Amino acid sequence: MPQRWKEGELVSVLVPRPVGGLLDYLALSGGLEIGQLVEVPLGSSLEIGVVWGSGQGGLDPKRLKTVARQLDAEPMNEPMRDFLQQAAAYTLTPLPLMFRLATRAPGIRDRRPRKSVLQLTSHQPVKVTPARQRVIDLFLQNGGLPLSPAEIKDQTNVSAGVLKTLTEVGVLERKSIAVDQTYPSMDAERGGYRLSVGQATAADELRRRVRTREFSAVLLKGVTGSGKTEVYLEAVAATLKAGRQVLVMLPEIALTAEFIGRVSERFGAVPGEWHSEVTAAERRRLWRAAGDGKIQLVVGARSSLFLPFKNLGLIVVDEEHDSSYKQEEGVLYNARDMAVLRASVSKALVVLASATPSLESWKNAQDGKYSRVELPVRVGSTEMPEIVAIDMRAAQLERGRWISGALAHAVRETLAENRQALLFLNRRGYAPLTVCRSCGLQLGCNDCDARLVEHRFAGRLMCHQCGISMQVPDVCPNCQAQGDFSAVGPGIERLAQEAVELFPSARIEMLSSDFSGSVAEFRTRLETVRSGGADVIIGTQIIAKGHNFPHLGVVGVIDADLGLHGTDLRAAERTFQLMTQVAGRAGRMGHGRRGVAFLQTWQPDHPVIESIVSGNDEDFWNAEAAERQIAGVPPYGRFVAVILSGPSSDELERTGWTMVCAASPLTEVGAQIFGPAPATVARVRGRFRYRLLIKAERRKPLQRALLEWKARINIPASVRMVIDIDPQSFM
DNA sequence: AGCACGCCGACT
DNA sequence: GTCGGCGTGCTC
Repeated sequence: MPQRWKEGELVSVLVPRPVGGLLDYLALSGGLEIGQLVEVPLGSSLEIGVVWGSGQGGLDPKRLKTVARQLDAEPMNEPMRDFLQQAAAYTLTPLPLMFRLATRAPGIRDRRPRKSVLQLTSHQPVKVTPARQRVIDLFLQNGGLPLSPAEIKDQTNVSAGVLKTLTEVGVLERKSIAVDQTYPSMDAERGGYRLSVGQATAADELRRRVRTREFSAVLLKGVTGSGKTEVYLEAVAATLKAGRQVLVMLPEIALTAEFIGRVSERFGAVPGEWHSEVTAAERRRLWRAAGDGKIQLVVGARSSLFLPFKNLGLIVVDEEHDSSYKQEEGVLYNARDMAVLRASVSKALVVLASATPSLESWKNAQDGKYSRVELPVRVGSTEMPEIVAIDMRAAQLERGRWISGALAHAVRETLAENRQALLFLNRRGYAPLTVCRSCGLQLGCNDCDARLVEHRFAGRLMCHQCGISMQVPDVCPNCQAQGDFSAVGPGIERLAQEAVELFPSARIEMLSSDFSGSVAEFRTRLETVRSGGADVIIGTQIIAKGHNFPHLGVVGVIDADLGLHGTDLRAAERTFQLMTQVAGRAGRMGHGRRGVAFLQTWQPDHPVIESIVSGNDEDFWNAEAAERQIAGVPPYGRFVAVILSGPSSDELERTGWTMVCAASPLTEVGAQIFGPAPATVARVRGRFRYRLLIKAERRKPLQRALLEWKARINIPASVRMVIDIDPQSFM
């Protein structure tokens, strides 16, 4: 295929609109090259586009339009084009929507901002006056670098006339330079951390792979505190030395601050940061710099995968098991899988790091698709915490109490030794359920199929599905009883209340995603808590995600069974991961004694609880893998969910059945179809949801069949359909 | 996805 | 008589 087109030749342009997609245009004067970002007339407006190849032809020549202009941006390179194409094919997303993700940065249609500056030439002036001399001296002092007219006038107190003359006689020349500040350069040669023998071996393995400049994937498995970060920072250093770019992905924005601090310390410069909280100006600058190859290291959320890196050599997916890597709205993709894809098209190394890998990655490592690099022990003198199950059947707690005597005792002991205690409960708010004592009504959201959660500190009821909140009603909406509501079950607010009673002299802090302040305020608060500004920390899963609490002696998991009784296929895996991560937060007690993690459970002999307590995680993965293999479910089979949503539940069900009837392409490749059935959360924001589940043994034939099926069905205008390849939840 | 065109209710 | 509601249909 040609890579360049002359004026008047037909090119096909990809635009970020779901209908249309590739459209033919005439090349403009000056020609076009493949990957060139352009602006094209589309309908009544101008739209961004990328030159994708030769025009297909076949359209009435009278209707052809000419490309409006080239954008002032680096052309999209081949790896990036391949990535978008393959990601679109994998997720069954129309390519234009994928392209849209890649152009979601502010100001990319604008010119790179520039400013006019003056620079000294080698010519000597005709006549040196004092004012002229001052100007020349300033340039010499400045090492001959360009200066803006305003700066010169400011520093030398000369008039604009002097500068004008100097420019006319050729002593100075006018230049235009980019306004955007360049990113500080990372010093890859700077001394790294002192690594343990195990870490050094792991780092060597990663460095070796970086140097091959070939694609490879590594599962970096290391227990909490084993120094995974130090190890992969060595791979980062090697990549920087090789002159290639690095992307480090983190699952949670709140983790970036701490990580950026570590990077700055290691490489002497602040890396680029990419996530929803970054300002528009900064995103614009970073997007450009990624494409120009002028930024070496980016730390970002999942959307950073769509940055136009010029020469990507390494992607790190930290906490790779984290469910927030799955994008659940709009284009549905798993950033962990897409990172592997992006690395493969870029001939780069991808490192998936976790203490508790996803079963998918664990299996890929077992199958030899990924290499496995392990860090089995903690660095320094800290051992892994002891993990103890507390049998709640024996604890005999009174109603409305959630902290067992054994746990309370351990917390007191920890406090006495000036260490911190962490109580973990994965439930925001005061109580998950509010019922009317007179008629038994459970307060629920009007627009969603969800219960209202009381947030007592805020004095409101909240729907955790749509976020709507309301005043606690005075009377029951069903039986009109006066204020006879009862809170059922614990949330962290209620737990905090109990903790205040049990540990009256302790400073108690709550950390959850309900925190009302800004991200920056949350960081400050977290930092205060981390450095010892609280004795008892009460938190939801936000604290399980990679935050380090150096003063932590004891961890108490209030309800270790919470995730177990779900019907979800990943319930066991999630519980195992979360419990192991939370337990791993425990550092050590006073006098160098091991830290302890307590799991309060009603089923201490449940295999998941047993494998967490025994600390033998391979047992868990082997058992879980065997079970899923027998059931033929992921990662040993493929699931695809089809979600239909719309205002009429009847119409959704009808549409669902029509789709089932047209499913012969799927059954021909051996896939099974379940449903249609109302989704677990059957109503969100007033819209009903139905789902179909497709189960197949292998992915490749299924993908083709899905496309054929999709082309065959007609969806009513009021029904929205999304296809979720590898859904996280299956109900 | 946008954006225009188009065909029916409450206002100057 | 018009302003504007959002239904459907097209975009090289």
